[in-house]
Amino acid sequence: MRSLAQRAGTSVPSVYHRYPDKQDLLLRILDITRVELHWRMRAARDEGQTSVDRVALMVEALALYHTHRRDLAFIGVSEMRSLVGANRYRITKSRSEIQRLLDEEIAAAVRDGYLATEHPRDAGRAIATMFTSLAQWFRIDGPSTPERIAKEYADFALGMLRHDKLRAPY
Amino acid sequence: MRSLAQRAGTSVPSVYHRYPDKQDLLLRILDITRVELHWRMRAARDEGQTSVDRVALMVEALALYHTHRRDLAFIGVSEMRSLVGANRYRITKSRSEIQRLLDEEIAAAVRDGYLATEHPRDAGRAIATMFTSLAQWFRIDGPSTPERIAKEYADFALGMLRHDKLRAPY
Amino acid sequence: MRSLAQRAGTSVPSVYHRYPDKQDLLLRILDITRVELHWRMRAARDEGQTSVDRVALMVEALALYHTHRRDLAFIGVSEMRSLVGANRYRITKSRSEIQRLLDEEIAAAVRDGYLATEHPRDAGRAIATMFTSLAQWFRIDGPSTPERIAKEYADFALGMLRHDKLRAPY
Amino acid sequence: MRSLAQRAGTSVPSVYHRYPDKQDLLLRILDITRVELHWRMRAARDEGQTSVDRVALMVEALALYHTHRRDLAFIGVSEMRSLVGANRYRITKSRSEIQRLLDEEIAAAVRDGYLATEHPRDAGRAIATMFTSLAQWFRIDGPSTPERIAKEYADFALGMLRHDKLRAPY
DNA sequence: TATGAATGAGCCTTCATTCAT
DNA sequence: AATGAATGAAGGCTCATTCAT
Repeated sequence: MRSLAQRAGTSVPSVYHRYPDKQDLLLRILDITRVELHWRMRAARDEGQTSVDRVALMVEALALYHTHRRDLAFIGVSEMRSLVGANRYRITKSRSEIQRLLDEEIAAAVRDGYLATEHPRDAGRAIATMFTSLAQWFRIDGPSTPERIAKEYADFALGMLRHDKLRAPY
Repeated sequence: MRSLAQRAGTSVPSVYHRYPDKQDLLLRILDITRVELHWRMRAARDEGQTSVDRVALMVEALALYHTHRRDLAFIGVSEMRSLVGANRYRITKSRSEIQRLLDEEIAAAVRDGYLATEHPRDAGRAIATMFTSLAQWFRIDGPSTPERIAKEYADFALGMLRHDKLRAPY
Repeated sequence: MRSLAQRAGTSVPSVYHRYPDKQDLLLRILDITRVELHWRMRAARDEGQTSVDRVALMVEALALYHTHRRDLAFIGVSEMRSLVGANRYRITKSRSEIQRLLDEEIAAAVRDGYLATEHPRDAGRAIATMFTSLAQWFRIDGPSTPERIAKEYADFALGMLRHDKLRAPY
Repeated sequence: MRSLAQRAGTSVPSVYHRYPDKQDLLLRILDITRVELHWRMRAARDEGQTSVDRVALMVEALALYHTHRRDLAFIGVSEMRSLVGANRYRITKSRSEIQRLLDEEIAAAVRDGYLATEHPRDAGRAIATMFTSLAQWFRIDGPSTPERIAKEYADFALGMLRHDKLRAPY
């Protein structure tokens, strides 16, 4: 709290003037970013014409979130352990919700014949996970852009989800 | 350190008798698991007949490591931030090394025509990342086995790496 | 100060607008009750016909004060320690004054032959002290009344002060 | 805690090495003195030949406690408010117990005809209260001794409890 | 006059580490 | 080798008080 206050150019009691305690402060940060991510995910889904389209757009939304909101996304991943009790449950539930949004569309795309995978649930989790390292290596002023990364990751995800007869044995 | 000593059934000074400080203790833990992972990765690589085979086996090795050594792998992911200075550098270098082993084989497989991806580096990172959530949901006494998970993830990885003309447009 | 302001239905700075600081606020509270007690004690004394009568009436006044002004009397006892320097001296002097008023009349009653005690000073202090627990157990809406309590305590005090030859040995 | 540690010639963490927290430290202090007072009270009671004798001896015990253990007795009176929850209940119960020991013997002495008072309960409370100021004015190196004070207070108490026909009207 | 915001000082507590036996 | 005791440094939080509007 001390260093946080200093970084914010204020005093510790001033921080406490606005937030009851450290836990709540963290919760608010995570809540804000969660709300944004939910919003982005739903918007992505609603924008897609077909189920596979929706999967791709949602994956792109995840990538855009992890690159544009790099710092907050990182906090979301690394500091979630610090939440306790109801707060932890709340954020955990939010994560499950995001996962569910993705899984539902993957299932639909499989049903519709766009995708073929024998383990859609595990694949869904692997996909939702692969962004977490983005926060560590992606730089907004680096060689690539969030949009390009988003396209790449969408390709990665769709590739993962096409386990079919066309694939040559290895 | 107190709870750690208690869990180990000894006293705090006894821990200090064997390890100079907490940082070193963590470093040793991470080192041990790193050494094992390196060993597994090289063994996997050396076992493969073709480059694509080697990629698949290395991915399997990563999955086996994250499931069989679940706790240690989790510590490796979550506590690495606590390392400072040279210690951090050492572990970071080790991670890069693992990444390099994987990337090299992916590149070879692309060169050999087994795989086709426009962004092998990013794909390599995405692949190396997707295991990290395994520590959270995989249970050794759950419905699946490390070996089955390993096969699945190998499929996921190879799927990601075949971005080719065969793929239907979406 | 925060909770005090809230209870008073105003803001903290508003309290500071009227009182320079917490110490002064407490001092005023104690002063007000002290003034009232002084007034009650003198009125009681002036009302008595004989010296022993005056002692009884003063004891009644103390009892009435501790029951009717229960909260303030309790603050007077429990918060006096918080005063420092001149403020503390002032309140201490006020207590001594009350004690002196009582002691003088006790001495007179002894001189006049109404009372007989070998240790009038100590008895005076014991009498002035025995009310302090009233604030803890007396309830204005309880079974007894301040007036009844006052009569009882006057009896207690006079009993204490008649250590004489009439008393059977125990 | 800081000043306490300093007065004890040690550091704050050393205090925490022996006591879990401030509340517990206070509880122990009060407990120790409470146990001693209980012991003194029971010993006093068991030593008396008659009921009135027992009352006198118990009052003496209270006086000796408040003079010999002046500091601890003062803490007992002034810091009890700081206890919370079960701790507070425990000490409150202990005080009630002391009061009960005294009240029982007063009732017996009244029953046996040694004493006569119309309000034995209130008198019992007044008696138990009158010692509290001793901690403030009594000095072990002063003109009087704990034993002399004890005799005086026993006289005071017995005087309070003989409200009878012998008493001249005031 | 009144008040939301700000803050220096301090409080209780914990932690990694060391000392002494 | 092993451990009870000790401690400097820091951490979260609160409080009386003041500033700025």
